[in-house]
Amino acid sequence: MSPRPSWTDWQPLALPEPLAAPVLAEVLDGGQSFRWTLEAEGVWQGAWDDCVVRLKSAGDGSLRWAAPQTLAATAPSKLATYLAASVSFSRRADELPWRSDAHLARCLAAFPGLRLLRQPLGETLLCFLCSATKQIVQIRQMVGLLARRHGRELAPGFHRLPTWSELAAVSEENLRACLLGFRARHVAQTAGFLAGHPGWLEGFADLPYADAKARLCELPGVGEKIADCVLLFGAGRFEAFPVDVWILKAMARRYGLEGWTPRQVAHFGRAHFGPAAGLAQQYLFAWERAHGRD
DNA sequence: ATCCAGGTATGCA
DNA sequence: TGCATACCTGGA
Repeated sequence: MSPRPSWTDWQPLALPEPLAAPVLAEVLDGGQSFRWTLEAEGVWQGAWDDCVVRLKSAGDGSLRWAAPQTLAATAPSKLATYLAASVSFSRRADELPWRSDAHLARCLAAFPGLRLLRQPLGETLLCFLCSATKQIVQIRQMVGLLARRHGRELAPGFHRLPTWSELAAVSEENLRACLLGFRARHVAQTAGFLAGHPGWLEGFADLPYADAKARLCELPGVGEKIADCVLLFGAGRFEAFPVDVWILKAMARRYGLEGWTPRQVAHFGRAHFGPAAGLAQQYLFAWERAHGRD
């Protein structure tokens, strides 16, 4: 098969709080990203931006990373950004209303140190455009094909996701060949729009949440849920509260919101959980993934 | 075989 | 504003 890169030794990675192996798994493979695979027991391998790394949690909750030798130089700073290493998520979690919300309290206790990733905005947009009415396994397959067929090779056998300017050069037919189905049209149209509006994706930093979200919703195939995912996982906007069918069911069940629309639930979530509502959403999601049938 | 999947856009009351 | 329906397609 493809030649294997030569990997660095394991290096320490500093985070503000420990991250035990099961919680690391939830962070990397719990629906925020679709680009991580379990390489060996407790060893995750993933790619984003121009990075390829392996990650594992040591017994004490400290993290170790390794990278292909050729990519090792930039890995520490890229990892720090990706894992939002400057953010203390335990502190943000403590700001949530767990003292008066028993369900939230048990979610926090079940996944100590749960983090929100800070992924590249463009990649996040692409991945969540592919996510509409698909299961995680299938989304991983789609973006894996997009990377392999249309993304630059970073190291032997490892490809990055195509940039939007690269995607603009890919036909809708070839996107469909990556199993995107009707999402191929959304990706093609968004690529065309972005090609005609240079810098459009970079103009979000200073916009208020509602404006940034409205702006994202101008893109073909982007509605409220996808916009919230892009803002939360790709822009560090923790007030975003994505409501998918699972969160809709979870909120109905745990908070008595039967019959509420996604938009109503999103509004409730932002009001009830506050400025870190998106972190609460991730905890609720993790809980349902683990205890959904209870 | 038939139905559904981590949504969105569109067309009608 | 609110609700139903189409949109692709692999897998249960």
